[in-house]
Amino acid sequence: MPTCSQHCRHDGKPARVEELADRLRRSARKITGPRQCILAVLEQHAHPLAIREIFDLLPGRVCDLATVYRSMHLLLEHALVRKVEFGDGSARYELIRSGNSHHHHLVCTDCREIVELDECFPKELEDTIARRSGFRAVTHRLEFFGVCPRCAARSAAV
Amino acid sequence: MPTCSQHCRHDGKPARVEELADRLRRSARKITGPRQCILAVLEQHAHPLAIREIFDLLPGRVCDLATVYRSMHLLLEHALVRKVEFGDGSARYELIRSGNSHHHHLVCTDCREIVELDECFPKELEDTIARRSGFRAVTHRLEFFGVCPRCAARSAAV
DNA sequence: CTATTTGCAAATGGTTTGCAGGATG
DNA sequence: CATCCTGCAAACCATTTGCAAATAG
Repeated sequence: MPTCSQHCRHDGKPARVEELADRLRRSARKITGPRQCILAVLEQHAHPLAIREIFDLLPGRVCDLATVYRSMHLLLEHALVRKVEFGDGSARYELIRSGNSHHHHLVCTDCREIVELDECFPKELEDTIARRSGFRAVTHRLEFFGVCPRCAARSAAV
Repeated sequence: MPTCSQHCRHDGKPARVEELADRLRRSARKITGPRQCILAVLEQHAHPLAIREIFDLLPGRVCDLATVYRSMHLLLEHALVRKVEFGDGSARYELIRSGNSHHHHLVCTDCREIVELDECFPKELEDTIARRSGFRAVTHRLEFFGVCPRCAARSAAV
């Protein structure tokens, strides 16, 4: 079974791999090659990636597609990744980096380019919604869509 | 082929059916029984419905499931319905009623109850996002999730 | 050693589609 | 009667799962 170090060149410390190792050890789960590789791929990409993209970015034939799916569930359970959906049929996952709190995305409906945003739905408004509705533990899912400058220029030129 | 009036009891005027008829006539498409029935089902329900739910709510054996899918595409193209996704694997559709502008939903993660909300993402903030990113035609997809009072009470009682 | 993981292939569930027959304008 | 629509069954695609073999601790 190929291991991460066998395939991946880590520029710096694979910080999240240590984090994962810690959490896994505590729950009697194992630190395997595929899991480390997947985490490494996520570390190298700032934007959310689809399972298929992660799989294609894995070096060599590290593991099966099913293993990527299973690993993402594991990472999700252990709160190491966040899942986002842009309504195009496949879920995307991004690493939760330290200090990388809750944020949203702006997606180009044409070329699918993704821009990270700082702006968020106002906390006070969310509190108001919770109060009025009586719902507990209210969270939100918010994504923006539009046409990026490049695609706008291209379609204007036609 | 069963028609709408054969099966559906309309309380008032099927306002949207007229709207649909107009738009269809203009594009040389046909006003069929299944389409009228589907629209009638949507009129009778305030909340977004999944394709399967719409199908099950249709009176008798009006049409095939595939026809419901095809009809929803048609209604979507003609801007008579809005599509929303709550991340549970199936898209939902709701009728765009006159004066029923853009709005969002609060979904109970436990029982899936849906509450319509008036609160929306501040227009100014969206404008700021568009300006800073240079994106055109910026829109957003926003949904809230939480635990409804009933489910909260039930889980507290356990 | 033993429980957890993995590959493989098959199953699943929502959605789409090809095609021949049926209905609408 | 030409065109659009529908039923049916098969295809699709993302995702999940059963099971026996492989592996981490």
